[in-house]
Amino acid sequence: MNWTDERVEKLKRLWADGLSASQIAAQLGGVSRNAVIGKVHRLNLPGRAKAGGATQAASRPQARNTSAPRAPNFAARATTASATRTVTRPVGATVVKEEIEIEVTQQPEFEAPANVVVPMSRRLSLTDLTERTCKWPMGDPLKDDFHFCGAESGESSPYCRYHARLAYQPVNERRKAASMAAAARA
DNA sequence: CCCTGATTCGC
DNA sequence: GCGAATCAGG
Repeated sequence: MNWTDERVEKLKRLWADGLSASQIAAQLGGVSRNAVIGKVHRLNLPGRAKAGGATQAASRPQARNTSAPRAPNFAARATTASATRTVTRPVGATVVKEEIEIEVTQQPEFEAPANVVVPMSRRLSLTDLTERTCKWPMGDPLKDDFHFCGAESGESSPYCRYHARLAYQPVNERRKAASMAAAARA
């Protein structure tokens, strides 16, 4: 795949946003994370932390807004909706009846997660889930457009590769990335 | 094992 | 220029 101006621009934006190389690769499509990293270097984009001082302190991917049109007067309170549903599904020869409680915390509306990469979703409804589908909930559980990611999850995780990362990691994994580069070189 | 970015080097 | 392979670290 060619590095068109468009794709390069997207790369620059996503990299500046603090997405990892693999996330960017997934978003661009058709390239590996190595390709992304290679391109980043070739473009001389600022590494995650390099040049001179090895210690990187200020890595705040959150500081996106410049002229942030922060919502005027929202109650600074997140609403929490929970729904409990009972679902039955076959597991081997038996039928498992389980109660699934879903809690969704809704920020007042803004909070567009530009960092989240979701390669695909099959928009499965609750009853369509199987042992191997990603159970990452999407949308409002109380609305009828609620669905699950449904991507291939494998058998060891309830989520697909990407949602597993979201579920098990604090979103911000990039801490000390380049400390070894300067040090290890001999 | 999963992941991260960095570097090398044949193409 | 490109990116797979490899490296170094978490």
